[in-house]
Amino acid sequence: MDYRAIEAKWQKAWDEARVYEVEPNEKKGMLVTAAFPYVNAPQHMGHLRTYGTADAYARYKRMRGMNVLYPMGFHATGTPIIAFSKRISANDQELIDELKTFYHVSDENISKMKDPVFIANYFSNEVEAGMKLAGYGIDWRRKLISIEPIFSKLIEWQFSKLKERGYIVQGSHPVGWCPNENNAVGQHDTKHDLQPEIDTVTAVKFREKGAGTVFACATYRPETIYGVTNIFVNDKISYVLAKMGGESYYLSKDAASSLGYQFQISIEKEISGAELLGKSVVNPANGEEIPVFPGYFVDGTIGTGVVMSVPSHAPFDYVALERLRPAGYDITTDRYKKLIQIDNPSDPDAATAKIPALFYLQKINADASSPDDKIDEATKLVYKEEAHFGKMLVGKYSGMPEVTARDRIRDDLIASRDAFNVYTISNDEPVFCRCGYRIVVKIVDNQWFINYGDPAWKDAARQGLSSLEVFPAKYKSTFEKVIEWINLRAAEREQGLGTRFPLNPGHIIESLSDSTIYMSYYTFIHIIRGNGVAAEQLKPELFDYVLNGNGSIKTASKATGIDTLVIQKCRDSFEYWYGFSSRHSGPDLLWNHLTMYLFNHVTIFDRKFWPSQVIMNGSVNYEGQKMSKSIGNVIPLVDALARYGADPIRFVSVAGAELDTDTDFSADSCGGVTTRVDMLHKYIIGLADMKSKELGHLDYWLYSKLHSKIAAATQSMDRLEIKAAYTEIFYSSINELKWYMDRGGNNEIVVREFIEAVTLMLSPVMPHVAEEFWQMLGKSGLVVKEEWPASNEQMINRQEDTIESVIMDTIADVNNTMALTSKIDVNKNKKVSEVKIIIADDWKLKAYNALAKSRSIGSAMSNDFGAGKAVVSLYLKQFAKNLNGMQELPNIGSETLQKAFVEASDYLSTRFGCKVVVESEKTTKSQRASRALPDKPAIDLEWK
RNA sequence: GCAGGGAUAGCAAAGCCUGGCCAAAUGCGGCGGAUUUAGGGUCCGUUCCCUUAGGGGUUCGAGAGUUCGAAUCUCUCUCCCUGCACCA
Repeated sequence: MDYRAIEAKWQKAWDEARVYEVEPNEKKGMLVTAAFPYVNAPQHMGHLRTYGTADAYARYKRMRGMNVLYPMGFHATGTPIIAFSKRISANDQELIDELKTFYHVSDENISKMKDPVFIANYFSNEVEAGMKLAGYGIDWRRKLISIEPIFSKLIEWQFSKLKERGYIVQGSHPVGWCPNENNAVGQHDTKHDLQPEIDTVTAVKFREKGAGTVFACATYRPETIYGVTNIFVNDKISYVLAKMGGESYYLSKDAASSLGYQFQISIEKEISGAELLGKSVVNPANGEEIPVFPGYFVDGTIGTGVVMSVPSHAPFDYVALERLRPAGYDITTDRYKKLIQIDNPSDPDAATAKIPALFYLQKINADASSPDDKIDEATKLVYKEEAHFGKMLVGKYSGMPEVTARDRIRDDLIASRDAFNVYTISNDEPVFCRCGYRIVVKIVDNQWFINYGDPAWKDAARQGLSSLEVFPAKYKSTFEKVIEWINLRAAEREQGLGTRFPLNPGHIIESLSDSTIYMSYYTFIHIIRGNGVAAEQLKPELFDYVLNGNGSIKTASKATGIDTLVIQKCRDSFEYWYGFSSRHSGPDLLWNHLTMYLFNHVTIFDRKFWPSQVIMNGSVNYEGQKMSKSIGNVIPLVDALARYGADPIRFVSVAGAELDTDTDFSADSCGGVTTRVDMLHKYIIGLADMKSKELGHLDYWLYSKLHSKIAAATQSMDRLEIKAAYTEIFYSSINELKWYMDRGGNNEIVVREFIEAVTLMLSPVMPHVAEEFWQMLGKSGLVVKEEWPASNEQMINRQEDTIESVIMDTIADVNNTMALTSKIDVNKNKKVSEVKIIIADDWKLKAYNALAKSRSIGSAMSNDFGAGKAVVSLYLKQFAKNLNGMQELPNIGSETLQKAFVEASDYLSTRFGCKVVVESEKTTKSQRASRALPDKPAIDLEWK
């Protein structure tokens, strides 16, 4: 099969027939959308999953009688493309090499990529071309890109609606920040793509005895303040005296500069850490006076550069004090206060430990001389155990679980102005911007948010969810959780491509917030373009009318200068398509995009236009591994298409695994598909040598398989169980056809009908191959325009199924028996010369079914089966072990079964390589005849 | 830490909701054989253990329970994965 040739051929045929350019008609409309791709790279195999699944589903629904629209757009807003262009401008060799060798981008185009808009256009064209090569049934007239002016008009309208409803609010919040480039940084802005994690720590104020200058100790565990024996500064680094919020602080020099992004700080003078030693400070919790000691482990770049020492519960503090003891910094261990009681059922010793820090150090065989990572391990262990099992022993919240007390004590300290919160980057390792500077936390003031925490809005979202079909269904509960959890979300950004934020035109609308209702645009954007409407004409009145039915056509027309007929067409189109919409994406987008999509829809649109379905699919692995640049196994889609052919790739990535699991793409899995396509191809060619004739058992069997297959596949497809559907449609069909032919089946009309139905069902996933087959089958139209086959229940014949499976089982039994008996000494040097197959008498079936029904040998025996009581009783006894497991068998008479075996005897004879004789239990002379069961003929082998 | 998902034969994966037709689909891989037989491809058989007539034994992360009967239901434990935001 020359995939490239048939792909080109049928893609051209589809284009010419404009089969995917759809308009409203008398059928029910359905809009299938997939999250539009971000165009900072060409697409790779991984993209295929979502777009391929959406395409297959769209094609399936079309065949099921719906008028389906599958449009596509491109996402280019936000910062990654900007970052990309900066790297090109900076002549980043790594990126340039990747583009050249991997994606085959020309030097000329690379040089143009200093311009971010060029990047967006270049890659959106690439992606579009790839999607066309993959054969997606997309209505390209409706293509949009999120940085074009008419897109912005919709987004501006959307934000005006959110503002009207009071969902746009202002506040301050912390962000990861590069002090060099002066902007917020996310994961893709950092070295090694680390996500800067922001955490809050409590800075507790220990005031210097006499002077009142503050040592602010940053801590995750304010509840341990009752056990502070001293505080630590690093005597090897620089500190400053600084004014902050009306008080004077000693802070490490580094901390003072990074905290400057969170607080107003003015530095008064620089001093060395050593100068701070010997001072004494007051513990705000209990008024105790404690000394300032040198702490070798204090990192000036973390927190405030000052830490409090709780040797009883913090292994680092314990170790530091042990090490300081010889230098004369001596605090006797009887002053170490145990603050938290641990009652860990699996470790009773923890409860009696006097100094938990020491206890856990010893538990992992560490002591004061151990390396830092060992002490770190002990620290984590203490934290974990105390959080799990700890109860407070001292202070106001004595008796309370440690974690609860922690929050109360922190709140109390803050209320009494003895502490304040500090944000910190909490990653295990320092996070650096791509420019090389270390990331700090900045508090951004007057930041605009979308308030997804609004209770009324959340309620509406819950209602939206209740009428939403979620596939796979298990994600519905996740969806509920996310609705609960989602809260304020920044709506604007300083940098990036996109739509200007109306309330602060110097900023850009945050790039996930501008992609929550754009799907509605697909329903009419081609009408706007087709009528030469300019972006400036897209006034709110237009969207009010088209999307909400508010106002009137006249006012909309007057405000925009657009013809009333055009506006009406837009409104009609929107109403037609948006009544049933299906959204495809990955489950990772549940936590942001999909939930924001739901929230925005329920507040902006009328209920009948709320989302109908959300479908989430897993990703694509390559040869068992996650695709990633670092492994170097990301395959550009265009390369893969050329190598394996579009349909095999589509099949593997879309139908190779169930929706919620990752598919594994490999040369082997593709090869498996292509060899089977070739087999089907051969069978179609073979039709020419067949003739139609009267139907026999085997023909009815194949029909039965076909119709139960159609029923099963249809049900699976309706549930988006694509793998299950295509295992039936593709793999099983081929096995059945093969079996049918091997068994001597050659009835043309049966095979033809079978293959026709299979071809139809194959077309959503392998549309090119299906078209080719359809043509070979002598059909004139396009298969994409055909209907999905219907299952005729009357053709599902359990009798024929059972007869055939009895034959299959018998073959396995004979093989097995031959193998076993060949080991018998008497059979050495002999061969099986004849296989006798003995069909059970009719009474055995009746007796079996009577027993299966009554589950009691006694009551079954009360019937007269026309055989001697003793014989019947002996026969039924063999089932006694498993009475409850018995299932009634279909009513197949001995004669019918015998006839089927006789018809099969030529085939059986070639399988076994010897003569095959079929006899009935009544007339045979075989000693083994009594072993015959209704669904298991007796076997008698003759060795010669 | 918080929240969610998972553990099935060499690997991947279905089955679990609705217990019995489950030694457990399917696909890869392995092994043996065939094909005028280098390899590859294709085809046939086999792939938990035992078995001198189609049989038996032990399995579905571990343990306990419910039931005539558990991969499937309940409880406990162990281990793994994902997400935790302003970022596409």
